[in-house]
Amino acid sequence: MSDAPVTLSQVAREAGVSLATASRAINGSATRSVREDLRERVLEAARRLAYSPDPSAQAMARGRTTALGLVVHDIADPYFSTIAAGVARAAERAGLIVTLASTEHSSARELAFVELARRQRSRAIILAGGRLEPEDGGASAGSEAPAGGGASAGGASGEPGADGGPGPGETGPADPPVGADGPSADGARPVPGALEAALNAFQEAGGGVALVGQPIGGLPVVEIANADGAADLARALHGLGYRWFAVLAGPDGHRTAADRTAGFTGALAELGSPVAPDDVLTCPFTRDGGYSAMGDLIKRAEAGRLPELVFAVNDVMAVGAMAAVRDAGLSVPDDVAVAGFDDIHTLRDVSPGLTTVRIPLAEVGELATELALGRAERTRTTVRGEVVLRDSTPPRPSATPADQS
Amino acid sequence: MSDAPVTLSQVAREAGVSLATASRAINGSATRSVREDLRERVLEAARRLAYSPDPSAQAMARGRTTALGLVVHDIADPYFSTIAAGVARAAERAGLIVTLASTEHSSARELAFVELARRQRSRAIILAGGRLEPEDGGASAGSEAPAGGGASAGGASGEPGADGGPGPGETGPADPPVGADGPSADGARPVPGALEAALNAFQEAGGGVALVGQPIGGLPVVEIANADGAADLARALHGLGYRWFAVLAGPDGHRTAADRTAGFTGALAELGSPVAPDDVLTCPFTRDGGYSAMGDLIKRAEAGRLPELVFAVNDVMAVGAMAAVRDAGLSVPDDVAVAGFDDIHTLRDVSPGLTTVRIPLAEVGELATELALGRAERTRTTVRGEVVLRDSTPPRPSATPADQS
DNA sequence: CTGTTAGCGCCTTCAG
DNA sequence: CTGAAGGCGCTAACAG
Repeated sequence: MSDAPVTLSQVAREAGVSLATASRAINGSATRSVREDLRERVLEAARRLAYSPDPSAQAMARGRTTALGLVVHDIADPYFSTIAAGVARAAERAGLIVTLASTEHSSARELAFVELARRQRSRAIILAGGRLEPEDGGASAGSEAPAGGGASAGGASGEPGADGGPGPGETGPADPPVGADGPSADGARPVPGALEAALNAFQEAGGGVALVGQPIGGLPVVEIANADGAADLARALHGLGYRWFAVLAGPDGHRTAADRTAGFTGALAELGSPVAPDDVLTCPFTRDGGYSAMGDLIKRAEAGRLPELVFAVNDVMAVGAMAAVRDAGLSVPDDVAVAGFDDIHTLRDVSPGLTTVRIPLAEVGELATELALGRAERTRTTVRGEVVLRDSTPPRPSATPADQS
Repeated sequence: MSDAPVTLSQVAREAGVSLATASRAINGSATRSVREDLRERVLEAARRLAYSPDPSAQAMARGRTTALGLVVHDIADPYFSTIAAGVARAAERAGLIVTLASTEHSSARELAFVELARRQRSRAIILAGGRLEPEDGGASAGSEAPAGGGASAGGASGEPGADGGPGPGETGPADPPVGADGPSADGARPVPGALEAALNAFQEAGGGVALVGQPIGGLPVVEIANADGAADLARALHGLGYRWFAVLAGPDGHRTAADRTAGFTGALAELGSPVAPDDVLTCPFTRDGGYSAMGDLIKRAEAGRLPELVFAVNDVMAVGAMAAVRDAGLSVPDDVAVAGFDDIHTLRDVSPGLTTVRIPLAEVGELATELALGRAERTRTTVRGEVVLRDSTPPRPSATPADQS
């Protein structure tokens, strides 16, 4: 029962052929075929011995792994875990092993993982996560202007070394080597552009790359139509009769947040219901961020009135905002309507149902995988969301009948 | 900029030492030291060249990878993604790369991944997920009775070859070999006990194993005190004055579900408020399962009355149940109180707040990692939950004052 | 303490 | 079309 790993040469011997032939029979070598009966014999022997190739050995011989790197900001976040599910599915289909990295929002870790992937010669890498502006100027518009500012360099430099000491256990002593827990973790100061450089290097080394969210340089990307989705949402809401909006806009420099905010306010401006600058609140991209920003809004409103509708740039924030409303003894949607973005599946049943923009996150993950593997036609795809109206934004009684699709 | 991977020998040359010395200096070999100045020189050279070891090569040479396999039922499920976050954190601390497998509930895939991990010589593997009874009899009680059944042969045999054609891109042609997308995917009929056997084989081959949830055989496990947690919950609820309970009990044969159900009903029986068999409803372990079971309950109750409180064996089901209540035009908690289990973070803000049993899922993931790495004292840990009372289960007016802690 | 020498398992030119 | 011979980058006995 405790069988030592079966090697290819064993299979070869068992089949009565040479190692080379066995190899060719099993992986269908590029430089053509093996006689049918031999191939049969080999396959049969492989099956009998329950042979399965050693990925490491293959990787060494071929100079390329069978691994697909997936790096996300936080795998516990439903946004990312849904994307991960899509990636996992597509990767399995492609016969790849996915290696997961959850950076916990540290751009230093993110960089380290990209470099690790290169070193490890991963087949491809997928980077999902809200790039911060300072990373690089290369938006879709003018690719100049590094867009200075943006003091928040992120958690950065995260725990240099981190050592990870041997620990009490009886695991082998030789554990984390010098630079183990993050290759060149030392040189990992979040230099602007470092990530792009690392990604380019990875690509030049023959790896596939796909970004999810916003582009970096000219790298392949599955873009999410954040601005368009938010604009659609704004129009729908306007159509329901809302006229006074506030936006919980996420942190400065967060591109996804900024795009959603811009799309929303832009569309409203066009409709003649511009959002006042004061009604655009900066806050963390999290549940707590939504909660506290909404709290501020309510506090501020104690003198006057509350906006009719608050748009939080993601569902998790929106749910936090709804909690703040409740905690203040007010009601959604009676005192204030709330809308979000993403349509996180786990939040489908919050009450009242949250109006939002549905992004097919799992598909996004699958798409990104195809892209990274070079199996897609284009090198750039945009996924457009779909407005989903629910009870958190009922039609306003005073609504002028308008389009509502 | 497009630097080909730096090898150890380059570092050695740069530092003016032999390959072996460089290796020793960098990984701190078991058979002790290197002179301080030489080590310095090597490290310095490594840094200058931005060297970082090739995991595949190391794996080959050492006969052991630096990979930690994590297999979950569905990474999109918040329960698993939270555990995954803990695993990711602990793994990084230990300098390990985590390879993720989302089985989408196919036990054939689960088995295939365990075998892959063995073949790949992963350092350790963590299996999270509700084992189904039929897997094996080896609970804590009698370890006999293979408990046959288990017809679902799963997707199995998945697309032999899968070819994955060269594709348009410039990715290498040689792609998934014959048995690539799942080692011995052929022999993967969900034979009862096969998983345990595979796990044992993996362990005997020197890999670390940790289960999350329920034990299999005598393998290391982080158990979750499902029965105790549910019993605590039952007592707390009873203390609040509830007397008539129903349970959305999950599917037959699902151990986690069964344990929670048993703990809950057992405690109530002791308290003199036994749950009637009719009030224990079998249903899928999902949101929709909770929704439809609650729907049944409501339908059935149209003649008579509804139970005072419905306990769904996990939060996601509970949320589905709440949705069903709302959709029936009823209210939680006015018409019926609802409680869940897990305390999924993303659901913290549902309204009314859901009473539940908090399981520190991320910690569970970290613990499992320690365990799998042999860094824990014991080989078996139990994580106990904590009852969290929220608005979905307010005290009953007619309550007899009782303990409530 | 350091350097030399074999491989780990597999793929891939080279001959045959 | 098949077999024999190198080598991928690194570690782990062996000498020196």
